[in-house]
Amino acid sequence: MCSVFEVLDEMDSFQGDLTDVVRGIGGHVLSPETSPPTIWPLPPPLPPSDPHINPFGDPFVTMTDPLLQELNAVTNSGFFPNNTNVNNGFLSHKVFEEDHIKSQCSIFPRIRISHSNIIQDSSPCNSPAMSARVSAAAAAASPRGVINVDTNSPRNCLLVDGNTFSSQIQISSPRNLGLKRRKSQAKKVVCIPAPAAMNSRSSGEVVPSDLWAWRKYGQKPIKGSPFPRGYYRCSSSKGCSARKQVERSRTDPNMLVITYTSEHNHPWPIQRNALAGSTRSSSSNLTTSSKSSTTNAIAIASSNPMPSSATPPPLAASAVKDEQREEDMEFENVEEDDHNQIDAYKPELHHHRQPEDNFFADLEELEGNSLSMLLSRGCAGDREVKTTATGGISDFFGWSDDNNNNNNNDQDLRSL
DNA sequence: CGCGTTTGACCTGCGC
DNA sequence: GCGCAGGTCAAACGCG
Repeated sequence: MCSVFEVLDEMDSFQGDLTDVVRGIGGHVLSPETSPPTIWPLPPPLPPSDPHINPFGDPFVTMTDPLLQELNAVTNSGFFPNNTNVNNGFLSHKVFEEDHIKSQCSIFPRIRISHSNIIQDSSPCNSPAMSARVSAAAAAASPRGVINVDTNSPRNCLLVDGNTFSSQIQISSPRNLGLKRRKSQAKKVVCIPAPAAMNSRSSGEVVPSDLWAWRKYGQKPIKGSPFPRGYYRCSSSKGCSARKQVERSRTDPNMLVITYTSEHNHPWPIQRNALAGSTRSSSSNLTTSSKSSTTNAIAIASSNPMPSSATPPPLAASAVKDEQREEDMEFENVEEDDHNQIDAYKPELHHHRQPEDNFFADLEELEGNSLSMLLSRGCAGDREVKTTATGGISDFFGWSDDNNNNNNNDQDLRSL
């Protein structure tokens, strides 16, 4: 399976980022250059609509995560007995998140939360749904603002105010932020399970859909990888510089690595099909042949960088990573801004919903369904889990793995 | 006709 | 400076 490290390794732009990763121990997050260990509590929630929260459009900084809350409820209610294997290996989500290096969040100069998806592990830590969702929201989910790493746990479970997650908190030193990158560009990396081959393009590549319309402008074979990398740019709005790269993980072909670069200069498309005809195949047959990268499918809650005016939908993708411009990694500035950034990084909880986005309210509803999907399909060795949720994870990404899901999928679309 | 993908050529950053 | 590899461009073509 695709690990954080593997993903990072695949991304040239991240090289060297993990050289000084350490793990938090005993409730402390360790910085390799700080001894004794530095305690880095999560900052309190940000006030809503702060334009400085999210200059790179990181959807996760301000994201409300209803699914996580549901997960918390699920775990707290003992939904998964300790001996219940809810991991069938399908939902192998790896999540990692990286703070904005300088501009806003240097209180956590580099933080990644990864989740090991350990098949056959019965620990609730390894609920796939948990793995899927806890990452970006883990910090935000802690009302007390503290993430503890329980090193007594066999899995180094992450404790977020009593909820246990199979996680690793990995902090890389800001001292090594000046590592060379191919491009000095903000990036987000999403690692998601690849859809079934039946939905693949003729080229064999499969591209999950999100709310944005993407137009492919190139494809290149990547050295060392049997899979080509597709290059997409946003076609939702002319002049939008947002791009994404889609490739299969060379180490785990079942995983897709999507790298988002640059940012959208326009709001989220209100209508999914705002650009009519942007995707022929999907418009003609959304459910049976999701060949397209664009427009029609259910949002995966793209992690695209986006303008602060735009509110991201909730995240369904499984792994996210931010990258910041290398020139932003100058330490004087970082330290100078630290106290401001403490205030800047205030994960936002449910109390804030952008009123203009009824659309996202719908998406949250969808996310609720997605939880059920995760539980019923991804976790489904457990057949006791009944659900009326629509479709499965493939549908959620705009893929369809069987016709039975098609109607439900269409239903979701209509509801949007 | 408008939008998409495909694909070879070209450009550019990076390592040696 | 050179070569390699990744990223982008743009012409050609397909589809509805």
